[in-house]
Amino acid sequence: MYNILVVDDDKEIAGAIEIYLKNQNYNVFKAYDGEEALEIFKREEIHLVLMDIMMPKMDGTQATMKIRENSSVPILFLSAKSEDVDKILGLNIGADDYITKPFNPLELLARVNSNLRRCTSYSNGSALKNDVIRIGGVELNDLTKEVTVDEEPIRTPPLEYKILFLLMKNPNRVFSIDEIYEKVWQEPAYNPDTVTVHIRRIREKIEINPREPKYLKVVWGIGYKFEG
Amino acid sequence: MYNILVVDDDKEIAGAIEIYLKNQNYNVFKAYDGEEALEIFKREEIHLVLMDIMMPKMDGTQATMKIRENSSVPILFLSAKSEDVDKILGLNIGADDYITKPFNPLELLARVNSNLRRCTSYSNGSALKNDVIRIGGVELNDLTKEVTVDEEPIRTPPLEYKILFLLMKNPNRVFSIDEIYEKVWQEPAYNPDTVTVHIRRIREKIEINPREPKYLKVVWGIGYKFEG
DNA sequence: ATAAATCTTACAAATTTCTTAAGAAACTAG
DNA sequence: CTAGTTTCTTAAGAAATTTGTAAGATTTAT
Repeated sequence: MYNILVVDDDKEIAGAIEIYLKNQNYNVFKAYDGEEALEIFKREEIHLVLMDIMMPKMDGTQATMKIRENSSVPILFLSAKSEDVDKILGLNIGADDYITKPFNPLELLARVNSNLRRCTSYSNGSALKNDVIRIGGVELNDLTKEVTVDEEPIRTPPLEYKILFLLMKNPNRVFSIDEIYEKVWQEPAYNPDTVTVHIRRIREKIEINPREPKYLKVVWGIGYKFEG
Repeated sequence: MYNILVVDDDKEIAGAIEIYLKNQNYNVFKAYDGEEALEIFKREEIHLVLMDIMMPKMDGTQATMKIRENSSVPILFLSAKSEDVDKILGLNIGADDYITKPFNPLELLARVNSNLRRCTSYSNGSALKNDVIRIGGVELNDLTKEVTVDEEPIRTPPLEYKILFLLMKNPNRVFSIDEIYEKVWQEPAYNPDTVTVHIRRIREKIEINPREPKYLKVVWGIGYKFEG
């Protein structure tokens, strides 16, 4: 979940942008001038800034320079003036992109996505949050296929991994044995014992006491669930 | 001095862009379709790509995807179609920016500058930081294609290098054998043994004990990853 | 108490990866 | 162009890991 800071003195526009972004599951913070923007920026962990140029108190270019003093967060400019001079000015003070008003919501979203992606997916090293599921002490990373229990890595063969992934991705939802078989083996359920044994093996690895599971619980007569 | 690859089947436009860029002291390579672009991209050290969407043979989106398989070079799209669908498509396949034709030369230059600056602002003169990957004692320099282990240079033939590059550029991410084959050989996976043997050879060079790899680890039933 | 469901264990089978080596192909230098 | 070197592919047996099965033990619901 990304946090986006929208800076615009026109509350109507800011509100509209907020709606578009929230629809796409972004978290939105709003500021109505540059000073307010800086305050929020200090306080919150902002992943991207949408910045209007014309504003009272401190305008967009000033605010951008301030932010740039100690952050390389992507900053996208918004402006009613569509002159190219502005564009170049904007891009040279450390802005990452530029959108002219009136803008098309789809284009706005596309540029936001693009700039966010650039700063995350190509930055090698840490996995994106989307690929990591953590429930209690159990953490599953779908990029590295690594599972840790209380920060200790455990070995998870393909089938065990797939079962764990299925259950952890839908915490608390109960899956019948047949359902697990079909989803993991990708063929009609055949031998329920197989699933049972795998469940046992997973428990051996993630539970302190496999006989009294804390995470991977049975729901009698129905199936299994990962409790979280 | 930056190398910019201009891909456009309209020679007039490509020529015009070339003039603008050369005026700004950029080095320009021109390609007239996607395939040609890929060839040049492989051969030369390209710092930024200006890519037309509509082209014969291989279009811009296809070429972009190919390039994205093993490079995060900035790619800016050019297009005569100003429909938003195109924009989003472009930005979601790994493009960094989008310019609609007819474009204003100044805007083009501004966007080129902006995208270059973002990716190279830490350049120290010789090798750009982006081109050097270091994980543990293993350092890979993509400019010189040199690899050192604990500061000792090792020999890395083309395929070994490409595999190592792929894995080191995405540390911890697991790649299946087929995936490695497709990305490195650029053709559908054929003989998995080939990959296996190359992995063995790389291990022989970078690992103290190839039988208990510290870096290049297997994830049973899934694939290989470079741990870092 | 009884039947049904789940758990546990151990071992055999299947799969995946490792290692080695030999010949083919590609490249380099003379 | 040729000889020599390096790199790549293929193959096959060995080693390691994972998966399936089955049988008996235990737990739960009625």
